[in-house]
Amino acid sequence: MKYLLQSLKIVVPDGLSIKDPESSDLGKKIVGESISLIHELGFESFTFKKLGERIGSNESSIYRYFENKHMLLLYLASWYWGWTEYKLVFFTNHISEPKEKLVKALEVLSGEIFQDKNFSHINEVSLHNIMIKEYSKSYLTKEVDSENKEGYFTVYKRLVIRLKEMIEELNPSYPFSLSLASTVVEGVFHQQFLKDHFPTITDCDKKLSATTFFKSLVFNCLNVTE
Amino acid sequence: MKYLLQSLKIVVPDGLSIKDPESSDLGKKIVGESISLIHELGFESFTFKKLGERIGSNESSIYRYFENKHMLLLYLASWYWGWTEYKLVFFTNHISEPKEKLVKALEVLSGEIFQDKNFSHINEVSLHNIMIKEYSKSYLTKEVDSENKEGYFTVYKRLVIRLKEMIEELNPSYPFSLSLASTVVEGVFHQQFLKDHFPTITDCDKKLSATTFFKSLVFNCLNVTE
DNA sequence: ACAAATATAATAGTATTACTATCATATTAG
DNA sequence: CTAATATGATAGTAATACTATTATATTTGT
Repeated sequence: MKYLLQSLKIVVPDGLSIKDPESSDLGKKIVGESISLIHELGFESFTFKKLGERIGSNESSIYRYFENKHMLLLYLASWYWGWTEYKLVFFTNHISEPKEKLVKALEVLSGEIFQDKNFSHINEVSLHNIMIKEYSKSYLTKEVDSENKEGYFTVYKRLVIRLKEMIEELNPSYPFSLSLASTVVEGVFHQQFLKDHFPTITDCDKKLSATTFFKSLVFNCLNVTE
Repeated sequence: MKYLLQSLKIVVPDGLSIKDPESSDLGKKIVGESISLIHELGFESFTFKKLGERIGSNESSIYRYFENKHMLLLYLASWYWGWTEYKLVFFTNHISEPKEKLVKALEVLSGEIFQDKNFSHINEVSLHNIMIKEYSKSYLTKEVDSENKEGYFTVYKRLVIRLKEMIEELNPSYPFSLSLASTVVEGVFHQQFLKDHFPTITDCDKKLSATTFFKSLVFNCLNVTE
């Protein structure tokens, strides 16, 4: 994306970080480098100690920003969904025709990811890659209900609901708009994962994109010709 | 399910366990009680030490059956998919009409789970519950490609392919049968999770089942009236 | 410019985890 | 009835996931 908006900040729910990482250089380095280190090691092997070594800083300093690595993952995920929501609104807001709007929405959600110059400390391409592999670990926990009450998943849920509204606008009589929306948002990650690791159980590859599949899926469900 | 088949054994890929847990009482206790303990504590907090205490046995004895808890999870998952595949074949094999066959398949995959008396040491209802929360953790790892090469996910992939074949039979010209099948298998777990934890982003609840949603989804995609 | 507040770094310490190794004892099989 | 095998008990290790304390920078307000 072009550098259009000078001072833009993705707002994440309160409580995910002890101290706002965007308020300091160290904070930005923690967030920026955690993405590349989680990508390298996988979330299980990623530790604050290793991150400290990587950024030439101390483990204890990182603990002043995030309670633990789970909270950091929740933060990264909320940032990602906030960023995706912003793209969704940015690229669909001007479109009034419901079908065209939904097409664009599905393209934003399932299309290729590009570096966004508005947020230079975050590599969105890497972040997207770790979301595919790690996002579900952020909610498949024993604490999901209490953390949901704290509002840690609001951005994600809001995005699903935005998609649901676009679905509803196109076909108000379709009775499963919420489930379709949540299936698409989650299914996009899943198909992208399968493409890279279990290619024998997906049709998505270089030729046939996830976008094509999900457009077809959604419009079939809504009885709208593509 | 009724106790129909006396000596039935779900076959899981070789290498998941060091020693076949079905070959001894201790092994069966490890598998049976691990399901209830993972359900209680969540996979992250579950340890072999705690399992040992629970079954009145020693940590070191459990290590003689499974290399670590990840391998145990892979074992449980393969068992679950093997059992699901067996139900799928059992309940659809006699049906020759493609649409009726696919309806039954979707009902088996997304319908309520009942205790299966053929396998008394395993509580399938609990196992299904831990699969919803923990299954994706078994493949969202750094080691997924090497473990896939070892064949640890064959049962899962085979089930998806079976569903794909039923989809194909009903509409051979549908170009995304594999992706649709994998989306359904994964989406079923996801919708069931949302129902319990994020009810605001799913339509599935007591009144409206996941089965209804996925039947509608699949038949819409295949242009078949329900 | 300087004191006070704040941020970061360095070090140490703890309970738990995820094992491995060894040896003892119980059970089963030939 | 001996030998093999399965299980149990205990100990030990490196790493993890922190907490606490103290020291040293850096920033801020006056």
